[in-house]
Amino acid sequence: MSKNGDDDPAIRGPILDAAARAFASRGFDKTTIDDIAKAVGATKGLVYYHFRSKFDIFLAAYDRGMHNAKETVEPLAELHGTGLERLQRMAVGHVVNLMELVDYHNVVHQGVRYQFSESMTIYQRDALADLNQLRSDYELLFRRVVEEGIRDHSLRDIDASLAARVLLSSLNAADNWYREQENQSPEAIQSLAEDVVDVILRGVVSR
Amino acid sequence: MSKNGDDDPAIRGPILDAAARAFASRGFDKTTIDDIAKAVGATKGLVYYHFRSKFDIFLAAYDRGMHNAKETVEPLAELHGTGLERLQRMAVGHVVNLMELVDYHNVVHQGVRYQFSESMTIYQRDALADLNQLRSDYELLFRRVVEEGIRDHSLRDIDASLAARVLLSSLNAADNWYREQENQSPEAIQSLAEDVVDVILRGVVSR
DNA sequence: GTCTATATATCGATAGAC
DNA sequence: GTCTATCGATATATAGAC
Repeated sequence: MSKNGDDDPAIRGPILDAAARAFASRGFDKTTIDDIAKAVGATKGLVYYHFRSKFDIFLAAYDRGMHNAKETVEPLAELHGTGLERLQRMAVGHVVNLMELVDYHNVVHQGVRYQFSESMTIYQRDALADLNQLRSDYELLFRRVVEEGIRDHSLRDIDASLAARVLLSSLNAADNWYREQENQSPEAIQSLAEDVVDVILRGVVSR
Repeated sequence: MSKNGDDDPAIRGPILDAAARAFASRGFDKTTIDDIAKAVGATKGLVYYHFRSKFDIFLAAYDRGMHNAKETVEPLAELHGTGLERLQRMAVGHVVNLMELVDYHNVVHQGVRYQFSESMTIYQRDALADLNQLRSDYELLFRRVVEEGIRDHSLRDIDASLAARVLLSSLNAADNWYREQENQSPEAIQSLAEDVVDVILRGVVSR
């Protein structure tokens, strides 16, 4: 995927950040390599020295967003407690992670919908397939915990597959309305995430 | 917006359907005019005779999706019953409408995120602004009913603005996982929509 | 009305200077 | 390593034949 596997992350990092931000706000297709280069105060040449192609940059951002979410949430699925308690921790972790890395999560979102095409190299096809698989496993994680919650009666007896699908897509919808605020403290993010998860898990109906 | 305001909808209709379908599956940027033309068994010439530009087709699809949703849901907001009862009817109506016109709703979704640019004509800018305004009003409709539901205690005492935002974006997320099935009966759609709304309004937590 | 050229612009990617 | 210059492919939009 990368042109220089042993390359300096000190330069690849900023390029990736700029690219993720541009992809998130303008979309992959409307983002030009010149946009990305300009955002890091350089020209095309720099970008193409560190990445093979525009799509490779996209894949690198998808990869970073996906692994970050996985590493945050996976441990939370294994902890103690009822299905509800674990689901709640996972959901909050997911939303916090999403808000901290909105741009990267937005790229993940685009990546899932990205269609395979003839113009992709074998390595790009494989990388995209691997990332989509990672993403599938991630969704499965939530469904398994939903099923356990139904079994231990901490969750209602509803269709687990439908519930998991609605749940995760509802959480992800946050990347459509959440916009990074300046000086947003980790505490503020945590608090907002908890409120969102509360609305989604408990619903809006009074009891 | 249209090249021929008094034009035959018998030909504009199929072009618009094909375009919405293509926009929804490949995205606006990756869709070419040739794709659209091919989908209706014709060539570019036909498309450009009936629409001024690719973006005008997009706006026409956005317009149709938006007005359709508005006409379906607006009356439901005015009916009798508690806030919850009305919100429920609105939500089901919205999701049914979304499932019946997934492609057009997907275009609406893209339209909201579409950025104004220099290359747009004045008419295009105005049309996009108007549609975005319509979309804002539509969201406001849901928030108003949520507020009424909180006042009459049919809904929990939560932050109305956050709840409305989470609610509507959760409903809309359906267009990411819902794929049209062949021979999907209106009854099946209605039933699926009710299940989705139930999960979102009542949550997954057992009581 | 619909089609077949074709003009024009944009952008991803590469080559080569420094 | 980073920049400038440029090639080549793609796709919007138009002009003109039928």
